[in-house]
Amino acid sequence: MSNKLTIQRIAELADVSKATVSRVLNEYPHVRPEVREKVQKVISETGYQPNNIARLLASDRSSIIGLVISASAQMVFNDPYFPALTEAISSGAADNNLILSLFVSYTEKQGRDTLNGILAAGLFDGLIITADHKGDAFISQLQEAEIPFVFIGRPSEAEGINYVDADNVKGGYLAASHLVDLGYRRIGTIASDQNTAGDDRLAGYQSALKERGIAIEKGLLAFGDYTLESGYAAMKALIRREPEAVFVASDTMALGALRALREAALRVPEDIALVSHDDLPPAILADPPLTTVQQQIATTGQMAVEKLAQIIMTGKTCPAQHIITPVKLIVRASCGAAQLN
Amino acid sequence: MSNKLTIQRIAELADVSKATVSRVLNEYPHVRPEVREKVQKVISETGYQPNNIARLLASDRSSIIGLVISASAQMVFNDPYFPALTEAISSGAADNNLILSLFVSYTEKQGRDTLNGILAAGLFDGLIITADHKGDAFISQLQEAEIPFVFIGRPSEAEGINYVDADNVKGGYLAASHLVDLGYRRIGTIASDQNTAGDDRLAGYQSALKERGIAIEKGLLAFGDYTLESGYAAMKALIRREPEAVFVASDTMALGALRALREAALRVPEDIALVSHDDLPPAILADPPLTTVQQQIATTGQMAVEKLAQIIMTGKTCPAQHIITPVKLIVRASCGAAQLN
DNA sequence: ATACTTCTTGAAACCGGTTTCAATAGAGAG
DNA sequence: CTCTCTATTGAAACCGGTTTCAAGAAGTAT
Repeated sequence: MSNKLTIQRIAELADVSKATVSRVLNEYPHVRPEVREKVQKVISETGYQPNNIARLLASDRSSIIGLVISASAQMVFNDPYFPALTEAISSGAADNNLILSLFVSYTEKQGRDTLNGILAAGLFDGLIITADHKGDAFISQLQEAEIPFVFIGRPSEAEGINYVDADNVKGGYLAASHLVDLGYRRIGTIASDQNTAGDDRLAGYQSALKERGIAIEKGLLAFGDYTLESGYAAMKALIRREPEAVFVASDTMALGALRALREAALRVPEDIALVSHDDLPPAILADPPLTTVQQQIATTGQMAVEKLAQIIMTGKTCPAQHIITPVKLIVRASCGAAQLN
Repeated sequence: MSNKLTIQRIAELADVSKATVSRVLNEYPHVRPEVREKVQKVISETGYQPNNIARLLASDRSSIIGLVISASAQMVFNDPYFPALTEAISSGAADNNLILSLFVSYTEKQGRDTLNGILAAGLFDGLIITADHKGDAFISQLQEAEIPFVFIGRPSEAEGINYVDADNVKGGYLAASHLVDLGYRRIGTIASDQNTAGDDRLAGYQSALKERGIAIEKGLLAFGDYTLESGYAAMKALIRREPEAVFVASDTMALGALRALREAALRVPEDIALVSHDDLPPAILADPPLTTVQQQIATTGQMAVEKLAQIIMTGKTCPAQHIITPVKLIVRASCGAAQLN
């Protein structure tokens, strides 16, 4: 109890120098096997754990990464997306022996301030950035600080930036194609221009319709901001144009849309078919269960951590990489596929 | 760019010693006002930020706290409780100039391992612990490590332990009393014995019934584990005993209960009234919107951080404190109050 | 046997702060 | 005017590691 375990103490016990103990700890070569063993024996007998702080000060490496979430309180609270992502990153960090610190900010300005603080602290080996907006405001700051970072969700200026993102274009494409295949022609969408995910899903939807020779009607396009309320409002607006089917760019907005349809006494899928995006837990619990495009949030989080770990290890010499995680259509009741069989 | 800003550099620029700069930085007394000002001027002109790591090594303080969440994947993913709490703690940490690190583990054993790693790292000034189980397994470990810690949710062995918890007994009491007041007599409950919150809510429910002279029927008591599925199963079992009303110990289980009732073609509140607990976002979105006991998760999180910050600052000399946050009944449609007016 | 490498190892410098301790200066007391 | 006491300050030790550098040992080629 009295004698704190330091590298010095271990060195004395093993009858070698601090330097040698350090070499053993860090698995450096040029230590005779028998010496290495002797030191390791002392270490395991004493249960010695090197002091991370001292190690960090000397080596300029903390093994701590930061996760910066910049999104409206609405999103952080009410949408399972960020919780699921956070959880995935947390587990990815643990797998990579990294400590994860969490920063949540509700506005872009607040996010920049947070980032300033983080960068000034100089504590972090790298950062994972995710936002419900396009996130570009952060990039110059990050680049100046020369800190390794990975975005989750493509920022709109993605040149030379590492990011991990779902294949959103394909997501929109799959959803719209599915509706076309089911025979619907007046296919609307509730999109979002808040972030590139929304842009991409919309683009995918449009390309699917074009490919099938279906004209794109301006009136069948409405926008939301990923909140349930915005989905509700957007669907209310769309109802007047009498679409046969709607692709909603997120499950949460789809829940809002369902509410609007219920109020209008329209049945899903009999009167209007719905396909949404994300496949978060509420999708399967909705009434009717939502046909939706599944994105692999857990994979996305894991890959972001791994990419970041890699950049940290190798130094940022490697060229920026864009990692796209696959999506897949999950057919449930809301699209009417069951009826048509 | 070339000359890194260190305390040494600032000392040179201000023509004082490192020690004096350090005193200014830490707001120690015994620095002449004009010297203090001179140093501060240099600091603000250069934008100098002290290196946290070095500071930590020297002062044995990191300003980093850890949040340890030990709960089933089910809970972490599907229940908004932990996300809301995490978010509150994150913001509380920011307010107190603390950096928050996040650790999620899914089983009690995993939680202990995580804790071991955390304690070995010696990086953290304090910990906040929360679990969907009783959490006692962690306590001896924490006490041995002599690290400041605060529980969120009372552990069952709470002697001498700092914790913050909602007034769960009162929550159960309010819910049951409300149902009694509305004229119901066969009042069931879906409780949980997974953690003390469940125990307390059940106790509150029972005391309310006793107080009103209503016999407690064993058959009207079912248990769940806070998941939607368990609420569904529990309600299926209860239906056979034909309760007039049910107090469900969490919103998420209430959603499952609603599903069971819908399948059984029982209307809420006409055939069975429901009151739940927590007032998380899904409560108001449910159909019908849930009458529920609101607990102040944000306050709970904030207070936990503040208490922890206080322990860290003062040293753990102060006696353990039990902080109970208030709860309040939110009346919506599921209890049938509207009908009876 | 000698000179030249290569492998091991320890001493000491270093990372960038905080804190102790002693020295100095200035204020107040006698 | 001298003596004490206190406020202010800087020098140096320290926190616990990593890393550089030089030296000694061992191995190899000539």
